[in-house]
Amino acid sequence: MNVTISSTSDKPIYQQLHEQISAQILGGELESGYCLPPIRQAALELHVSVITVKKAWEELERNGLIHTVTGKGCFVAEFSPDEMLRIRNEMVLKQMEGDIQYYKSFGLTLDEVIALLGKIY
Amino acid sequence: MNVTISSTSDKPIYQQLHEQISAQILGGELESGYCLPPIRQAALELHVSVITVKKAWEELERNGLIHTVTGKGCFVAEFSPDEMLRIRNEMVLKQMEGDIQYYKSFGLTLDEVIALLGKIY
Amino acid sequence: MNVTISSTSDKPIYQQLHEQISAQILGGELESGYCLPPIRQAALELHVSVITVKKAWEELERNGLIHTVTGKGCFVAEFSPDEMLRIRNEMVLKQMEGDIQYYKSFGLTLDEVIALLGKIY
Amino acid sequence: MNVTISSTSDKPIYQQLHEQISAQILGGELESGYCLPPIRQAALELHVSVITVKKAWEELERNGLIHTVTGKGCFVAEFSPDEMLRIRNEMVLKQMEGDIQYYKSFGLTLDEVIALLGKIY
DNA sequence: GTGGTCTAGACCACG
DNA sequence: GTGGTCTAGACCACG
Repeated sequence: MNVTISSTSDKPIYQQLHEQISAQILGGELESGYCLPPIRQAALELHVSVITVKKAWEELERNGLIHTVTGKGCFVAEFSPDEMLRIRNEMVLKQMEGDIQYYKSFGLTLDEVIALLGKIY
Repeated sequence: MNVTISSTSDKPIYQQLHEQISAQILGGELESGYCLPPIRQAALELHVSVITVKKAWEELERNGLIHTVTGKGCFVAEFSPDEMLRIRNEMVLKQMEGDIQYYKSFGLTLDEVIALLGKIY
Repeated sequence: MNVTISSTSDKPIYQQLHEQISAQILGGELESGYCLPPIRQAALELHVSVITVKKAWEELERNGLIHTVTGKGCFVAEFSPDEMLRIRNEMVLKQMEGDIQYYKSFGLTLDEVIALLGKIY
Repeated sequence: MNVTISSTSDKPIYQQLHEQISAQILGGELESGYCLPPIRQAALELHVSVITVKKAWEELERNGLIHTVTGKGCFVAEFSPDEMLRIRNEMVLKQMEGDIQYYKSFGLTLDEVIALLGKIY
């Protein structure tokens, strides 16, 4: 578990957790079959409530990224590299739609956005 | 006042208001010196609370986009086209930093981001 | 709110709540735009925790049956009779798949199932 | 022992075991007098806990499908084809009552249920 | 006043 | 020991 919780962020903790674990799974850092730490242990380590961890894990399961076995633990799901890429792009595109809406409201063209991105990526 | 409030959006109303007016000022739709409607009138028109409008106007003032003259009203600030562009890019870059952090957490390269943007912009 | 919670049932409370409200919406008992009682009030009435109600409402929202407006309340979503029928059948079919699996494991044919259903429906 | 355990299913393992053996007995696959494997051997074969197998066997005994002879083993009970059919229908009807309650809560008529069943059986 | 989030602690089923 | 559910109570943002 290599996760950082920011209490100053305006994002809820469970969402921070979900995003970071998602990224680690879809980025290949966590392999298929890997067993996440027990939710109670994760809660202790991260100094958050069990329920908060549970909420993050539930969202991971809804997205098909992990697979919970009661009494055993939570395991990273099995998928092919292609599937992984597809799911990753799906998640990123969903976020990107909102980002684009913001840029467009300021009248930015695609070229202007790309130019700005290039400066700070 | 040409503003659309979405109650289904997860963005708070005051932020929707702020973003749209910001975009209109920085996009040249609202000219320097233009007098925004009184908050009570705006609240009535948009069917939102006076507090909500006030919050949005305050944020506009903090960003230097309007200036309030007590007893007179709220006026769009004066700035040169260059200044306008600078402020716009400043606001967009601030948002973009967060967006990029998200993309990077998934291991996306700049080229991948540009490719995805091109698909849906 | 016309809901019955069974504490003897093996179904979790939040699921009982979700199923009953779903059925009421998709059965036309609760009209589009209807405002559900505040979650805290519902919790009091039903003698359950606020979080339990919240969990049920969240699932309703995920399924597109209600629409939450922070600070206002939770409203039954708008959909045409056709849409309502489609969503209803979708939910029922999902449940039915599991039921059928059970019947088939006992070697029952469709005709036998229909015969048994006819006796006790 | 021809049994498949799914760890992804939300059904507890002992119930999966119970259902599958029940179905095999009532479907005639396992004949009267057949001796089920010792629980320790079954547990090994299926990679599940001894407790889990015991729980399933107990449930089978409660339903009169097997009888345990201490020191000898667990044997499939003797019953006539008629009895077998009666027990099977009893078990199926018990399950079906719950299913019907669900369908009815959505306002489905018997004809609608039959129509949906026909589509996916 | 409304929903959103979080906590600490509890009891349960499964294995 | 693992996850699943639930509670009572708290503080916050939005309006």
